[in-house]
Amino acid sequence: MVSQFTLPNDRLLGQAAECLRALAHPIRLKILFLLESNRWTVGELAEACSIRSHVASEHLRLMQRCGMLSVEKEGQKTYYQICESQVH
Amino acid sequence: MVSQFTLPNDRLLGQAAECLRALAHPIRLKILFLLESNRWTVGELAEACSIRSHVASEHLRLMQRCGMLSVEKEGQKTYYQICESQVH
DNA sequence: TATAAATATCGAAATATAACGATATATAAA
DNA sequence: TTTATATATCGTTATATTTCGATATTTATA
Repeated sequence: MVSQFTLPNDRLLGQAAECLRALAHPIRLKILFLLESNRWTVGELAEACSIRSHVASEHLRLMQRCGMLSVEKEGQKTYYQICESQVH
Repeated sequence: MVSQFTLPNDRLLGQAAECLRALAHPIRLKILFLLESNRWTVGELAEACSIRSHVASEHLRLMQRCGMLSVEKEGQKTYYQICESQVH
């Protein structure tokens, strides 16, 4: 056997690249590590990463858009967590 | 035990993000798949990806810079291959 | 109801990445 | 030597991403 892989088609390559882009940022990577065991609020993540919460909010939206994170709203707080079905 | 991971420090997060960025492009991802079993020349990769060879050359340089690929020059040809020690 | 807190969204500015044509370099062949 | 081939590099332009301040929205509290 020469290769174990079938070359993915362009659509698949594009999708895979998009997921990788969602991870390819030091803050987003840190967020992913922080979320490893618990859900966190936007504000908690922002503080842990030393960024403004609206910036955290945008990173989180990006990660959510590609199915990596899921959200739970409780009162004023928004909790983000790793989307088990997609990621783990 | 609460978490299996120690949170990587900022330097490590930056390095990891750089590697991910090097992969987070459909062409570069395709190049990685093509290189899975053989080394290829710049021209061969360019043709397989339908891009100009100087564009391929830039993608390859990027992937090489973060230690993902290694190079062998033979005459006019430059062969790129996955850097086993780093990637596999 | 007015005010505060938490988060999200907006358009603009700053920065990074990608692709381009032109050109340079290095090797091989005529 | 001249010419062709393969690859790399350069400066510019185009495009995408990130951050920012301002503002909006939603929920809780005074």
